[in-house]
Amino acid sequence: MNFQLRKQYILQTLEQHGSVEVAAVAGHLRTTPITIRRDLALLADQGLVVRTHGGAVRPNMARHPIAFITKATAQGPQKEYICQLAARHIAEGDTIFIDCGSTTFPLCALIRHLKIRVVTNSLPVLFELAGSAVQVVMAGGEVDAKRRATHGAVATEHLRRYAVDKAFVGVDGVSLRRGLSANSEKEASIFLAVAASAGHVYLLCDSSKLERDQYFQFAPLSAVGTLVTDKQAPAELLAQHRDAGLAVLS
Amino acid sequence: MNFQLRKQYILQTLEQHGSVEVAAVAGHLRTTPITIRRDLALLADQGLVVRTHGGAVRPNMARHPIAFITKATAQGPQKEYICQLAARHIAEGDTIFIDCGSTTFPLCALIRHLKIRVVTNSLPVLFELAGSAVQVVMAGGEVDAKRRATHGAVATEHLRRYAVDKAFVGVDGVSLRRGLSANSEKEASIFLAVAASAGHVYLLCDSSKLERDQYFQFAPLSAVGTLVTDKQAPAELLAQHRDAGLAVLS
DNA sequence: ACATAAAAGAACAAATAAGAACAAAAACGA
DNA sequence: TCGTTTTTGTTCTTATTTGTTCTTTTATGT
Repeated sequence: MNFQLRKQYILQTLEQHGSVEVAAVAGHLRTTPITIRRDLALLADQGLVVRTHGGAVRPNMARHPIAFITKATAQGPQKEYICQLAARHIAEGDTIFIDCGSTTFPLCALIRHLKIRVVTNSLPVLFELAGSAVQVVMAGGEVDAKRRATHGAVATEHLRRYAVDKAFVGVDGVSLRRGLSANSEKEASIFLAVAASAGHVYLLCDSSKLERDQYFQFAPLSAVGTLVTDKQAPAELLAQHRDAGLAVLS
Repeated sequence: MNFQLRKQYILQTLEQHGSVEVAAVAGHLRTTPITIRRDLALLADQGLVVRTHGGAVRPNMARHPIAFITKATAQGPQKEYICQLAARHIAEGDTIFIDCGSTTFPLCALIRHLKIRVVTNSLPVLFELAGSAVQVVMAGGEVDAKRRATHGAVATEHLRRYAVDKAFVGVDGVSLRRGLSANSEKEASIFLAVAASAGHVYLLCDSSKLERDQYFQFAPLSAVGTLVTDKQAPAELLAQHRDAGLAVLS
């Protein structure tokens, strides 16, 4: 019976009943009160529980993770797959950029344990990676609550100053002829700031976005180093991307 | 019995039970604990398991969201009171700075509905106010997971560029003779950056911190415009602060 | 407000596990 | 087959966790 398992039990009980008692937990887990108290102290340090005399209660403040979970999209599994491909290109010691958006977000789970530095403007990424092995650098600037990211002049200027080894970005649309496009100028300016000084740009893009233009076109295809997409992407199209000079993973 | 087979067994057991123990696996596979520990170390490197003492657990079991709530401290009610006093000085249209720390955090709940701009380096403040009526500006920079805030050269430089109307800051210690002090240079440099261009500095400080010096002294009392504290503060001491030129709320 | 019982905390001791360094065994290629 | 490389085991040291004892703090009833 180690700490992780006790923690599981405590948090689970807390979730169900709203409170736990030291003596009850100690009895149930066949250990002593001091051990449980130490556990609760640790969990309280992380804000996961609030100590009371004789036990602990659930933090009444709304748990914010709920607000920041990725919306389950139709392309959920594809995005996970794409991120798995991309994650293989991340090595210990790297400094990488992770874009905001649902396509790049699953990367977080795959790199939590790596000793790398992650630069991001995404609030969910920040939240997911804060407290992990990863050193997070947040781009400062105005917070766009809808996109859950920082944007604006300060953010782009801030990002321009970081020369990341690898940038993992998403877009709203890509096409061979018109390059990268987005629904918002904000996204575009973030991309341009990052891409300018990134060693290599990985475009994470599920197949539904291929050959689909959005209204704001902001960069040629050549700004991208590697296109990472899923198995549904037509082989012929991928070959054309390779001809255009991109590396392609799928 | 090679590594691949042990790995299969370990991951399978992990999938079924959520956790494994070194001794149990070693016994079952007729090998020694050190071998299993080496296996687990390898698997942990790949993020497939999370080590515990005596075994390992599934990664998703160990992963816990960092709850961005303030830990309930002994001075909880005092801090709420202090923030209520401070909130009366915030008017629609203001641009204010909110410091990281448990003293200033309760301010968020009191200003959610106001049309103001909040500049902050605090992650809890960011998450509390994201999506509210408030326009949030986050200071960019390295994320300090322990303090749940951004810090560092970039953050201070970023903050220096905002001229906020009012800055609401906390400190670890204040005294008449030695001024403001902190436990960390990080906190200090944030204060100095903000205070330099703030219209008015409100120091939120519960009475337990009055006349208590911390090791790093970083600013004179005159850097503060208004001291906001609680009812427990000795009247005589507050009078002395007034003599020193500060406005005092309690 | 005071007394009392329960719980928390500090300090120390014991048990258990992890890690380092080196030796032995097995696998592999020439 | 021999030498080399990789894997596994042994021994010893170090670190972590847990439990015990005692003191201090906190909650609750009178």
